[in-house]
Amino acid sequence: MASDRLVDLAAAAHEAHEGGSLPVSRLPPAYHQVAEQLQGLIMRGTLSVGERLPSEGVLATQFGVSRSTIREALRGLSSQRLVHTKRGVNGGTFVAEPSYEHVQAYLETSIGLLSGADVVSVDEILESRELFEVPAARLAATRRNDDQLTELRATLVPVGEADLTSGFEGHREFHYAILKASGNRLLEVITRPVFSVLQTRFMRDRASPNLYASIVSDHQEIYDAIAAGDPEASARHMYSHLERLRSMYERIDRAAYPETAPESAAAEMAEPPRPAG
Amino acid sequence: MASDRLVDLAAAAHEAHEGGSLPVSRLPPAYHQVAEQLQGLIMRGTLSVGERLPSEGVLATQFGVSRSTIREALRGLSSQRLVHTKRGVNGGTFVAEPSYEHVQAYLETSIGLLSGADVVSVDEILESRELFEVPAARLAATRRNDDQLTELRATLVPVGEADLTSGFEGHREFHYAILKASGNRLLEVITRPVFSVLQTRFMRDRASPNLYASIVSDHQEIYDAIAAGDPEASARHMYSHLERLRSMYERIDRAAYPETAPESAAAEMAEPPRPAG
DNA sequence: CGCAGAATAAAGGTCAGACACTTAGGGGTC
DNA sequence: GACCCCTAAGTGTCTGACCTTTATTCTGCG
Repeated sequence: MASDRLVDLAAAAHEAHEGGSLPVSRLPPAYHQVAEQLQGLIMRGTLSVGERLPSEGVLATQFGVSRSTIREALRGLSSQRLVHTKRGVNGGTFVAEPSYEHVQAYLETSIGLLSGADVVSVDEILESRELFEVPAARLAATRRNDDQLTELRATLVPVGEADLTSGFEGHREFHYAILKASGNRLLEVITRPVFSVLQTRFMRDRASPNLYASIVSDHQEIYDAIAAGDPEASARHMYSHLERLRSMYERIDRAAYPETAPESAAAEMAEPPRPAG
Repeated sequence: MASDRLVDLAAAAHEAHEGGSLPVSRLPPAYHQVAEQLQGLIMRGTLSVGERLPSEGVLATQFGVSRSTIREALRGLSSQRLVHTKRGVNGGTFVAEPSYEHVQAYLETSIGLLSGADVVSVDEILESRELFEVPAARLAATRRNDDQLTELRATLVPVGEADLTSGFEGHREFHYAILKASGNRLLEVITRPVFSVLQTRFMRDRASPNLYASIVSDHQEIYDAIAAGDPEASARHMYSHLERLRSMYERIDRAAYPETAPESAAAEMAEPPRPAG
């Protein structure tokens, strides 16, 4: 079958790698080497999406290591979502198809950690969010189709009904719907985690119901502009919405971490949408 | 010492998790459960950066599983860069400090895979790049310090000296330097992989030397605007530079994959920098 | 003849125990 | 005091066994 061409993955990974066999010492662990070689085969397309790798036992003999070593390598790859495994007959390890949710999930934890360790500041995250979401709104105004518009409308919580839960979720779904309607999946996949990190850092539990009332009316304005197909109005309203949120986040942040002086020259530079006309 | 508070990580991970012990079946593998629990402890900050986890043997008894299972869990965490491992006396597994390069590397491989599998289109990547780099240039114009300006100038390859190698590297370093000068590390960490994916997909080997000549003169214009501290001119020149590159990428792409009809309405919608004034 | 249920087997999941390798630090020799 | 060896803690690797899961195959009954 198709997999005959690859009876020996270890051999396939080794092409053009000869040379004196003096082991220079300080080699990385075997599981790491195996993982790297397999990752190379996947990235180079030698192993294609959905293809099944040889069983662990076979890989072990091919690479000349024990099955435990192979398994450790495979665990690494599978937690990077490069492969996934199935048990039972016809089970095995398969090259995973790259999916988008995975990237999002990883980005969310990473940005969360970077922010938690103050490798990136809240100012930078807030600024990035504006950088991403304002253009997204502009794109959505001209690209959204009717379904997306309906979806967007569905996230608008009627003023007065906005309690903490529905406000929180509505806010999230509204922004996600705009990203989706922007028609750029890469922008979407990158921006969602940025939004999400801010939400979990600030909103859940710390927001007040009347805050959501003001958010809801902002959303309504943005929605109207997108429904009207007016890119500049959409961008402008999204911009002021985000600016309002930004100052609110900063207030919350100062209250929670009063010691760290925010170097907030950042606020000035965000892209104000160019005047329509 | 400080780690006495956490003699038993398994216990720490289990708080508020009681209930009838009827095993409802279909549990995920043990290594996965262990990995999730440890990841939770790290994300929640119960285990702080740099802290050392108990040795594999101790973890095994704490979680009530074998050492191999613990090791497989740890391999997963370490390939997500949540922990890293040191051999020898005083070795062990430590909570890794979130680093930036890791996120970049992961994003680069992920976006590369997503693009290779056509989950995101080249159009979307090109558009995202403009969405990110045009604001970056605008920010750089007002935020760059003198060192960054010097660094930026160093990447300008004199016209005439631009061969394939120096052109390729100069191009990359120029754009990276602008991202750095933008002063937003999150924007930088996200945009670098986007740039990098495009570079490896199109440039290396496929570009011509006289292409780099035109790139170099674009760079010069952008540099001058940033040196002059003019944000709108910087954005405008970056925009036209990227537009030029975009049409070139699209030409290469059509030549390489003539079958796939590019739905290139995308080009219209990218943010043209607002007119200065 | 057909379908339900049992047996099969291939593959991953887990375990126990052993030994090798790495490396910081202690201790001994000159 | 400088150098080297030794020690010990911990990770890295191996072996080989057994368990669990699950698609398929076989069996037997209606």
